[in-house]
Amino acid sequence: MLLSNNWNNNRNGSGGSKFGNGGGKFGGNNVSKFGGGGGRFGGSGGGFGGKKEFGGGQNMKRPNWDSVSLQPFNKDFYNPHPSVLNRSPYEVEDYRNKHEITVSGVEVPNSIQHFEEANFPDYVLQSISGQGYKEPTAIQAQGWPIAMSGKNLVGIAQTGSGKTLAYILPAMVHINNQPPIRRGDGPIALVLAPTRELAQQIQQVASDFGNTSYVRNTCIFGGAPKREQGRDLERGVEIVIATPGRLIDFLEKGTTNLQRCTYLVLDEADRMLDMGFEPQIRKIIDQIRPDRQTLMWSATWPKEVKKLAEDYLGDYIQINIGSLQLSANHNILQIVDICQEHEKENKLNVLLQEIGQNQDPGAKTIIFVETKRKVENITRNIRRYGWPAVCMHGDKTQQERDEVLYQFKQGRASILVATDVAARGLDVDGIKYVINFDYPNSSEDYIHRIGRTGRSKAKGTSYAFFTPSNSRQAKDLVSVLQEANQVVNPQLQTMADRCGGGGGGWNRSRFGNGGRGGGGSFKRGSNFGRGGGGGGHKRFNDY
DNA sequence: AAAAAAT
Repeated sequence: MLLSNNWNNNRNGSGGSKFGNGGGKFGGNNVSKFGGGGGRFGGSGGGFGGKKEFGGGQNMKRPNWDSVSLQPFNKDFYNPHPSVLNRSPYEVEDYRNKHEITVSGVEVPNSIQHFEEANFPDYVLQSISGQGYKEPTAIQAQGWPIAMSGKNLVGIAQTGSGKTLAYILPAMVHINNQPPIRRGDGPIALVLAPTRELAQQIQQVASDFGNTSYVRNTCIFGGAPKREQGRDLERGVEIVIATPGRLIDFLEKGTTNLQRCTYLVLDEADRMLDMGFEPQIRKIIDQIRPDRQTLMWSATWPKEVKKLAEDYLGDYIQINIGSLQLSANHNILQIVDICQEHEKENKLNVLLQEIGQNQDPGAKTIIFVETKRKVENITRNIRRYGWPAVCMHGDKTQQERDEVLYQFKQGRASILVATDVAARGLDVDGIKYVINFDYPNSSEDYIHRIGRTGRSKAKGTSYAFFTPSNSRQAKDLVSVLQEANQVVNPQLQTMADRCGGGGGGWNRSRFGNGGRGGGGSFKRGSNFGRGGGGGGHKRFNDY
């Protein structure tokens, strides 16, 4: 056994009040403390009802948690390793600085620096080393001790930063500390994600680590037959990973319920809000017992996300990896070509040829296009020129989407043409080039798109065709380029100067700052401001 | 105006 058991003293030392009565168990009676109508949780009550299709909620009443007889929920699995507890504040500070970790909140546990310190049980550690992971990433180093303490957590971090593992492994530990699932029980852990592909990626990670822990999972999403998903739910699973719509469907039908759910993860919360999922998310969370642990992840920290955190997380610890300023991966060479709309097609052909000539055979390319229809057209055109292209967008059946992604991953087709459905979270190895055939609607989207390349320390190149109709975005783009130490196309600079005025509202207005619950203000890296040029921080992968 | 997400 790796785990020593003298943690009990330490825990008492930091005040038993943290966990309520000091006893680990939260029985049904304790729950009422949190529940009740006007409590701190679920304050926004019937916050749904906006959208017709999903709204209503007639079929799904919010449980009265006082009257629901809940299975006990064991929060008493906090097991911090003495070496972490005894680590000097300076060492912790130093580690956080080096990894650009900023934290806010009350009683933030020290970060770990090695897997062994996380105090995961042996079976989890074994699967970690079995998968070939060496060192925890920044988000894991700081996220694990917090998640393992049972506290609520807000993590501002990107996909590819290792955040999936940061919440899945503690989920395993959490689950294994709960009474087993019984007949008719819903899942203990629920992960909500914005897109079907992302949900499936998360499920893959959960399966990789779940097998050794005897933790079952299922992935619930639309576009696929219901039968199998429903069967999984009825049979009983510990983890459900879901996109909101289909899950609500199952909840309304009573196929599953969330009365056993004590570990909730909201992944890419900003994205889910962008996509208008807020009513659905609220509807789902209102089905989950208030004494749960909640972990919310977001790439950005706009006020909508902050509001969600305030409504549903109560007290939480916030961690932020890298600067709060949105910045592109510095491993990517960014090239911006100013042109007219009608020139694009020809330019694409030339570009593909250039790429084709000097690239290694395994290299992959993603081409981002504005609309589904244009995706189809462009794919047809470049295929006519002999390029091995496949395409993906939201009108394709899920089966087609899965198949296309598989072909692209396998390298059977090295070019993927896609709408923004593929802009975020898509984790495919070997993408060398990203071509923004149509410039996206925001710098945020741009950064996410080009982030499909240059993952885990690899180099990548991005191209963007930038037309006069995009000129409103010129200024923002220039700051992104400057921040990443890129050469700025003089024509782009001219456009940015001409379209001065307000310039790039998103990044000022959309980022609040963290800090909550009397724990001092959010500590910022030295590069926090909108400084151009100098920044040495890497947002996406300094791991 | 477009994209994503339940049927």
